Amino acid sequence: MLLLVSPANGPATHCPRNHLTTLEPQLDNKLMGASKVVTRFAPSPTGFLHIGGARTALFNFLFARHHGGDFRLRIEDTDRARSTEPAIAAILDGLGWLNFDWDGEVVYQFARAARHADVAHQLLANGHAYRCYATPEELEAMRAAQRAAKQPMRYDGRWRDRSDWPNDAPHVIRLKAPQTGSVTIDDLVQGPVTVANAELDDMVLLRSDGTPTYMLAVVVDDHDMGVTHVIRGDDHLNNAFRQLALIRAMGWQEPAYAHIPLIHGADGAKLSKRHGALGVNEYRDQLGLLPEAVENYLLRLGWGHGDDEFISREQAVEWFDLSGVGRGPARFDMKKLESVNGHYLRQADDARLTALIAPGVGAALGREPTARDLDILQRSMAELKKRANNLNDLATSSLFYLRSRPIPMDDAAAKLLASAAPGILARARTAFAQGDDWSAPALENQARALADAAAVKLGQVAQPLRAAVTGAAQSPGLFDVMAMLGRDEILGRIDDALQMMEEGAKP
RNA sequence: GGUCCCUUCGUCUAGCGGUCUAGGACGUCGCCCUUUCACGGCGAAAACACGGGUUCGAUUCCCGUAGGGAUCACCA
Repeated sequence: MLLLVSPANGPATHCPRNHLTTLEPQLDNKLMGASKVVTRFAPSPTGFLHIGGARTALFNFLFARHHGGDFRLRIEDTDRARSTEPAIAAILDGLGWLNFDWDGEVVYQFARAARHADVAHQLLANGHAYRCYATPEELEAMRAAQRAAKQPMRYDGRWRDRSDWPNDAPHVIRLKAPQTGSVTIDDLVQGPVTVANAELDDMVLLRSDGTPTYMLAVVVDDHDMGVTHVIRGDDHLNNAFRQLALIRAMGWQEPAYAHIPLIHGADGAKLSKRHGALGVNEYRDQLGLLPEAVENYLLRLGWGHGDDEFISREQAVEWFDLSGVGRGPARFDMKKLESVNGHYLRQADDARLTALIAPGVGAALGREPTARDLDILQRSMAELKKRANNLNDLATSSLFYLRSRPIPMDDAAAKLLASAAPGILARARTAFAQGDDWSAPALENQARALADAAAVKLGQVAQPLRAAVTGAAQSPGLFDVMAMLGRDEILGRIDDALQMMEEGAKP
């Protein structure tokens, strides 16, 4: 039995579900009689967790939960030059934000290099692998020749059957893969896919410096972790055939495969920075999206359950299956994501939203929001959240409540004031100042009475007032806002507007 | 280029031989609600890539074509 090691000085392993021990999964399965489903998400920390990776993680997570199995996390950090600590931290952070809780400890692939090399040597010993002394230059020349002859570029097996090994010369270890026949993978998403063995060459298992290649590491780790279902991007579909050859050479249990289509940009091309290939952290920090919205959108991208659009985590766990995953690449649509986010925003708890926008509001205000500010925000949230599709807009739209007088006035509001019926604002001010009931219905009645007296529509009174009170031409219900902010503040803001108009009228 | 995969409204999808004059959602447009903007409600335009088969009958099955994608490292 071997241990899955985490580097002692690695990043803090955020481990929400580590109540599960790291008992050898194979043993677990035997004890249970049947094979318990085990999936894994295996990002390489060479960049941040992007949206495609998040979806792969979601599918693995959902599939495992649906079957009551384990969802494991493995960091593929064997590329020492490109793997970074910040990237690892961002991946764990992103997964945590999305609430994709994994089981057991995080497996760091690099830490298992000795185990990988061991497998390569076992293969060497039992004749399923061989030493190849071809130099990189030699291989490059080989490919150049193949290219020139319009032949497929493949390793030609020149060391496959040799044993006249030069002493101490650098060499790699290659898998001695079958050369005839074919392999069929019954992919859970793509269906049966067959490739002739003649199309596959002998892949490198161990580099000349003794380090394992990705192909070796993945297969060994998946096996050791007891992974039963490999769910990953379909850019790995071709790899699956060579990995299967390795699995068979070792006589290991073959996992089921599910290769899910990649996500494309709005223009149908591969997702790039241009159109949404942001790290999931940026979806949170810059776009102001809610994790449940991102999850729901990702789930519906390439998968459907009848006409259902909004699917809760619980329903997703109950309904998710691989056969429902579409086989063509789906395009990323920011508009729809925003719309889904708007839906979840309206569902979200007011206190939660208040807490989420507080930092942004504070930054815009240039001061720490006070308890009173937060109280106003929370009580206004029900109205505010109907008008926003993301947290940024939500924060911005709430600012007018909290700004100190005189509040800034946008162009549309200024225009509203300039074109208001002469004296209407002053008359409204007088009426409000005289009233003794500062409730929304009472304020509205006063405004209506005023409009009737002036023989104008309510809008003629309400719009200039709205400009004075909110500094904008659109806002939540005017009288609710007035009631919320109180008599002194409102009369003060009207006075500010009156003064501004007076100054504007002077030459 | 070789190999492999994919193809329903602009986009995400429902459809798994007849229920399709093809349904839902986003987006777009119109109307309603209304103190503004939203929310909400109602409605409209909008798709089975093309060509052959199979079948009594194809959006659904098969084969081509076109288009798109993935992959061909001592990278993961």
